[in-house]
Amino acid sequence: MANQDIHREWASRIRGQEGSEPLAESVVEILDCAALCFTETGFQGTSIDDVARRLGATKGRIYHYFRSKTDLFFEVHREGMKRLMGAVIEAKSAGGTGRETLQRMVEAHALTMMQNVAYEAVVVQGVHLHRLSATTPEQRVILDELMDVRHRFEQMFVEVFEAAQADGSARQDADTSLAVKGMLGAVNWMAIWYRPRQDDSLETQQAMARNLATLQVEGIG
Amino acid sequence: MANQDIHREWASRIRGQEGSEPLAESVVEILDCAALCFTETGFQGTSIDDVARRLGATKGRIYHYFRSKTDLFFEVHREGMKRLMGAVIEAKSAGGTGRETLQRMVEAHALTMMQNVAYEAVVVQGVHLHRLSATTPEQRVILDELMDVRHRFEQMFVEVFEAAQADGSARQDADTSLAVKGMLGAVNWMAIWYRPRQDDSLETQQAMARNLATLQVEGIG
DNA sequence: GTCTATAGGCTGATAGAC
DNA sequence: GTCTATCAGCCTATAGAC
Repeated sequence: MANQDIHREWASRIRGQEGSEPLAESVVEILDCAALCFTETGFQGTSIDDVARRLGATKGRIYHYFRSKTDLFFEVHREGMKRLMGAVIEAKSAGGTGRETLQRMVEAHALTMMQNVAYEAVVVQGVHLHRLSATTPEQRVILDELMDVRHRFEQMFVEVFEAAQADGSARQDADTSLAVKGMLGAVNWMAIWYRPRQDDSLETQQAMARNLATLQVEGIG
Repeated sequence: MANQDIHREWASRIRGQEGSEPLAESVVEILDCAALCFTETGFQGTSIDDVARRLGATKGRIYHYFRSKTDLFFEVHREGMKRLMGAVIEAKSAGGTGRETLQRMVEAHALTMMQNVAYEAVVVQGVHLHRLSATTPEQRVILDELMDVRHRFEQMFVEVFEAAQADGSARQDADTSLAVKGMLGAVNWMAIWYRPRQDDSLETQQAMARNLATLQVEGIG
């Protein structure tokens, strides 16, 4: 079962244990097309036939790998979160003052958003996951898990912010939760306006990520 | 025709000319219910029957006032933008340095988001308006108009930012467009996480808006 | 102005051939 | 593993009674 493989891989990745088998090529192809469709027309606006058409196939292929449209959406979301988590965890582990670490995390977050717009736009949509009215018990388990990762993702930023307050590199009077929601909002919003251009080199993207992160951490003054 | 009335009122409001007739009570009732439904379950996820049920009526009533579901969505979006525009234009007109003005605008934006979550969540969804594949020529006109307001809204912030750079109250090296997209993202994101609570007094909301605006303008250091 | 009834189209999911 | 065929349900929009 493809779902379970992905689940296992992702779960171990979060725990910091690498070394799970990569996704099968056929699954990745489907996920890529699904991510694009969901990004362009939303969950309810995308039909399985749309995804199949983009894939150059029919829905038989998709239903062979995914039990339902909801499951498909979940897997795209999961993959998007995996990439975000991986990038931010790495940025967090490099050391420096709390504020420096926070800036690196925001920058990594922003760069990952740009390099995976389709997947991350689905993650942003997924904020409204309750909308999907996940009904089956299995889906509810996956849903709870996804919400949990979202929460832990945000919490990582809060912790580092508090560390920054403790080491004197961030203002003491700030509401850390609100500040983090603001920063993450500024970055997540990229999923809505940013679309890669032909002339977007890696350097361009890195520069944008750095600029945005600096503005969020240092302000405009 | 209700649509046209609303259109006229809104258009004159944007031009700064008040004094158009207020919306009919029956229309407001429908818009309120529609805003809640669209916010909770999205455009495609909301059926006209859902809105009617919330309204305590049947869809006959809704189709009497709105030609289509898309038109209904447009009107909610329009009303949401009207409220945002009104608040930010007022904040912009008060004077002070560019940076002070900008902070007041962000604060007003944030407060309006909190006080009209349902409408503003629809506005945020509307960023993907092309998804609705507005087909009729009339709808395309409305769509173009809405996109235009969005653009002018953002442009107001860019102008004030540049004024702040000119009067020395903002850093010269900042990419104004990116900075504004960041700030607006931080505030727009409220539509996703903020939901009013019982104990949310006006003072509480104002304090949150002020905190968020300060963090966005001054940074965390 | 609001309701009921219904037409007509699309979509998620399944069954079974190859 | 992939495709074709198909069903059953839901949803937009309209027509016409009251």
